[in-house]
Amino acid sequence: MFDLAARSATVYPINSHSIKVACSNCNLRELCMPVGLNREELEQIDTLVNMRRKVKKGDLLFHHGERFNSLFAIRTGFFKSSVGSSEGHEQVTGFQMAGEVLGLDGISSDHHTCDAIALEDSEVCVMPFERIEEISRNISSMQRHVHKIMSREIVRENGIMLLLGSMRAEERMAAFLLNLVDRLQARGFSQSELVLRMSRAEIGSYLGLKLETVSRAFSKFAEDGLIEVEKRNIRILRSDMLREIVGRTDCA
Amino acid sequence: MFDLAARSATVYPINSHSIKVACSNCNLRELCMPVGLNREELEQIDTLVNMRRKVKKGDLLFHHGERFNSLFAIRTGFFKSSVGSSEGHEQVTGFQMAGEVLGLDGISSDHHTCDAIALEDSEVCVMPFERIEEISRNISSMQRHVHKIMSREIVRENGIMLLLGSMRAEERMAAFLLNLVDRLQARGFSQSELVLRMSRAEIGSYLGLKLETVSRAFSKFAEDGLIEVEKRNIRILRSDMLREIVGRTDCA
DNA sequence: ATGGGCATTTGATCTGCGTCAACGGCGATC
DNA sequence: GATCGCCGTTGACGCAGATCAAATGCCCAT
Repeated sequence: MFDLAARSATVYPINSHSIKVACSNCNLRELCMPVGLNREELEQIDTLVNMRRKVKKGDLLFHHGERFNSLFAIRTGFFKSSVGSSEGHEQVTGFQMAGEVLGLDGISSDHHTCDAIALEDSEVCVMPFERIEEISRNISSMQRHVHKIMSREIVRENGIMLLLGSMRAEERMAAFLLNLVDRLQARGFSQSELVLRMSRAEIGSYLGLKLETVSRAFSKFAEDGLIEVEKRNIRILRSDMLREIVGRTDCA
Repeated sequence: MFDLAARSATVYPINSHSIKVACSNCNLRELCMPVGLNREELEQIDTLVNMRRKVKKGDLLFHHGERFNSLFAIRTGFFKSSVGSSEGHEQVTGFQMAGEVLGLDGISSDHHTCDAIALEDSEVCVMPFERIEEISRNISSMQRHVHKIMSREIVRENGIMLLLGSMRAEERMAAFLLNLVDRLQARGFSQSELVLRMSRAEIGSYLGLKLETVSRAFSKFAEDGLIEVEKRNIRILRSDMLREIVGRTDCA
C-alpha cells in the first residue's frame, strides 16, 4: 500500500466513474485471456484487474528485488526486461508489447529478479497474483491459460538460448527482426514496417552483441536490399531472405 | 495407451504387489512437492504418480514434436534437455538431476518442443498433467508449488541468457561448475567432488562454446590449481576463486 | 533558437574463441 | 585380447566480432 501511495500519480483504480473497463470487452482479450468463457466465468475474470498503472517512458514497472504481488498485462506501450549481474552488466532478457505479460519471474521467490522498464509511455493492467490463483482454482480454462503463458515463456527462452548459443551475428539480427514483425503483425500492424522502440545497445544486449555490430548488421542488410533503415524505422523488403539467413544455422 | 504399450519394458504401474511407493514417503518429497500438507492432502498427492518409467542411458524420455501428456519428476539419474534448429544444430538447454521436473516446455502447445535424453540409467515419476491441474485446483499450496516450479525455470533461463550473452568462456565454465556442485550439494553430495555425466561437447553446447574451449578451460583451471580433473571426475579446490572468476563480469 | 549529451554510423585494429588437425586413451564388442 | 569408435587433449592458425576512435546528427532542456 505504501508502494501504491508513492505512485499515486500513475496508479488508479478502474470501474470508478470513468469509462467501463473490463477484460470482457477489452480488445486485447484474446491475447490475455482464455477464450470460450461463459457469462458467469467472464464475470469472475472481470474482477481480476482492479487497477491500471501508467508507466512513463524510461520508468520502471518493477525492479530486481522488489516484492512480487502482481502480474502485469500490457495494455499499451512497450517494455524491456533485464537482469543484472550483481551491479555491473545488464542483460536484456526480452521485449514485451501489448497483450503480453510481465512479472512471471517474481513467482518463484516472491521477489522480482528482473527489471521491467517502459520503452515508451505505457499502461498495464495490474493482476494480483493471489486473485489469479483463486480464479484459476475455479475456472480450469483460466488455470490452463496461466500454465500456457508460463510454458510459452519457457519455450521462448529456449529459443533465445539457441540463438545466443549457436547463431552468428547476422543470423541473430535476422531472427530478431522476423520475431518482432511477426508479433506486431499479430497485433494488426504491418508485416513489413516497424518502429524499433529500443536502442541499438539494447538490441545488442538482448542478442549478445555489441551495438556497433548491430549497427553494422543493419547497414549490411540495407546494402543488400533486405531492409530499409531510417533511424529506428525499419522496412522489411525481403523477409524471405531474412528467413534464409536464420535458417543457415541448420546446415552447419 | 499405445505409447505405454510400446514401452512396456520401461514403464510400469506402481502400487501393485511391489514395495509401497508414494510421494508421501519418497525421500525426494521436499524437492518435488509442497511442504506442510495435511493427511487428506497427502492422500490426494499420492494419487498423482501412478506410473514410473525407467529410461536407459542414451534413450529419450520424450522428444521434440511428441504429444504432451505428463510432467516427469526425476527419481534417479541425470538428463539433458535440448532444442534443435530444424534438423541441424543441437543446443543443450539444461541438465536435470534427481528431484527436478522435465517437460514444462510441452504445456504451451500440447507438444514437446525439446528432447530429453538420459545421460545415465534413470527413473522418472510420470505425473499426468491433467491430474496435476486437478489437484492444484483443490490444494492451493500445490497450485503455488507448480507455479513456483515454472517460474523457477524462467528465472534459471534468464540466468543462462546472462551467461550466454555476456560472459567469457572461463566465466561460463566457472559458473557452470559452481551451479552443478551447488545442486549436488543440495542433494547430499560433496561440495567439492563431482562426476560429470555429460561430455565436453554437451557442456560446450550448453554454454555456447566448442568442446575444445571447454577442454582448454578445464586444463587452465587445473593448471591454476582451482580444480583437479581426471576424465569426468572433478574436484573443486578453490571455489572462492571460481566465484571470483564468475564475478568479473560485474566490473566490466 | 542554442548548446549539450546521447544515439548512431563507420573505419581501423585487436583478440578470444572457433576451426582444423593430430594424437592418445578408454570402453564396448566379438 | 584385438579392433573400432568415441572422447578428450593440445597445438597452430584464422576470423567474427569486440574494442577503440572519430565524426555526424538528433533530441531535449534551457
